[in-house]
Amino acid sequence: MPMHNEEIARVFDEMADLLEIAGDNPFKVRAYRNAARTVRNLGRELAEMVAAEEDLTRLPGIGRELAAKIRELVATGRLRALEKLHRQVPPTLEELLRIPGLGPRRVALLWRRLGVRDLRGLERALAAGRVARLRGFGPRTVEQIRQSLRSRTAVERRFLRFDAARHATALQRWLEGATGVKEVVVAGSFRRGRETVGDLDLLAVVEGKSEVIARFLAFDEVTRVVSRGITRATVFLRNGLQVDLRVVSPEQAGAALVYFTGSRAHGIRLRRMAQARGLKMNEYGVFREGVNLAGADEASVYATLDLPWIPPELREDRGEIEAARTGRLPRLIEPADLRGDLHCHTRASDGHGSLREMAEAARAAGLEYLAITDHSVRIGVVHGLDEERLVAQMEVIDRLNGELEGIVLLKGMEVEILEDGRLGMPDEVLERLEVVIGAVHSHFRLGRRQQTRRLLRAMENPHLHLVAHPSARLLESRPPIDLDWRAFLRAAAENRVVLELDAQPRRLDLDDIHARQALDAGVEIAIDSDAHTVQDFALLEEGVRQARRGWVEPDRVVNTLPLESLRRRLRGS
DNA sequence: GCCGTTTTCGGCCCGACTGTTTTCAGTCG
Repeated sequence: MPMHNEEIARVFDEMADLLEIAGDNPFKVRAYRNAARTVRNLGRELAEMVAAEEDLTRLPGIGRELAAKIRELVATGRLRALEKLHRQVPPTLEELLRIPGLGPRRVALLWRRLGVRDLRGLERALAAGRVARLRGFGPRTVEQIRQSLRSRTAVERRFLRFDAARHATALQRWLEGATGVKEVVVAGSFRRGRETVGDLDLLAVVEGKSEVIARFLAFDEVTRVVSRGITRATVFLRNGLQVDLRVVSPEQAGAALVYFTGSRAHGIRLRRMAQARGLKMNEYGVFREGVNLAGADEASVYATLDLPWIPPELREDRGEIEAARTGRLPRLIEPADLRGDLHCHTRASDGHGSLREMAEAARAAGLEYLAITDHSVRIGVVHGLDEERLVAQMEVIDRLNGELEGIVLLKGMEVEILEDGRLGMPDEVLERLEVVIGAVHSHFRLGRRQQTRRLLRAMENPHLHLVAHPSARLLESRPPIDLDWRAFLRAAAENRVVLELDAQPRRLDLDDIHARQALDAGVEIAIDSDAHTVQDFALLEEGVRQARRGWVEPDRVVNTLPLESLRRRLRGS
């Protein structure tokens, strides 16, 4: 069982946590965390790089020692240094760090002085009143720990960006009603367009005095105030979403926006660059010997480092700073670049609109063409179309195309990719369609070899144009299928199969990293709504955002093509 | 443990808020 990057990153994070509790050199701890981040963001599998005997020390934050540890992990699946650490520090202490208010110093104290090793031990120590007697544990801290244990806020929870957006908008509107507020911006991972967010970071740009913090605390969804200050406050909303508000003045707004948009790794890189130039960069501006050089807008902040403005979706320290420095930032795709949508459903299968309703909604959304791709009849999908119903639908589409203006419907189908890689519809039928999408809706848990073989075989079918939502994951509920992505992408490129980026908020599949890998492998992408209702075409924007995170440029997206070019492209494959 | 347009040694991003202190450590983002 080969070791994946995520597991290696987790090992490094665990090393960092335990070293920190053990009181080891804080910079060594940071080195492990940096390495974990590098590994997580890496576009390629370390196991493959090790197999190819590539020089791992060329990766940022990976030196001789950590390169050796990566090789050890890949080769043996174990890390002796971690096992040795486990003999000194109980590994279960890691779970205590997840509790808000407990950091490495306090966890170390609980462990060394009270023998607390895990959550249960902590509960017992609390009940016995032993925690309150420790130095540094006052009544407020003890109460906070008790509450965290009770409400299980210790468990990290992420929210779909799409769901958080509703709260973000409501809060923005509410805060903009406070005196002196010029603008309220949502920063953080939300602004970077991540598919899920852990919290919301709001930035209020305020002129003069303002009651914006008080108004924030009075928002009617607020159930708990964690902290409140002059420039900053943190609350929890009823649904468990944490929201941070920062108050900044207009001349600081750009610096604050850079700072609070992150990512952390991106910000650290910027501040290090600033430092190397004798500058100091923080959320208030960029300074040389106390003199403010920039800060009112983001572009001025980047300019002090001789960098162009970098789109938020790229700010993950995945090469965007190097690209900016050398003038190689991508021209990222925008919603207006999309001319059509190649994936939607009607009442004929599991959708909710008629053919005409879907067509008119797509036209209203600014699209020029729309492929109708109802499900084929097979396992797992309700109301799939059989051959007969499909042929009937094709006739209706022909007739509708004669009546509709400003939108063209394409005849298509979302066909099941069966367990063995065959498609769930005979070739004679598929060859009459303009858009054939293959999709996995069953047998999600096949082993990597079998799953990869299944998709490779499906892509060898000459009638297949696209593979829909390739990983088949559902965010926060179903893990991605186990796939050899390298082989999968190579086969997609060879067979000229387009990979879909499905814009449904729960899917967003391809994800950002795989979208970028697909481009690198020479594979084209389609950004589709997978609409099931007339409202769903608005979701294309979510798909575009994810594509931007994957560095996708419009000329690599087939549904930016004019209709006739698209038809030629699909016939040619 | 990493890293180097000044460095192979001596640095390592930066500030707010809280609680427990009596001048600041710990935590968080």
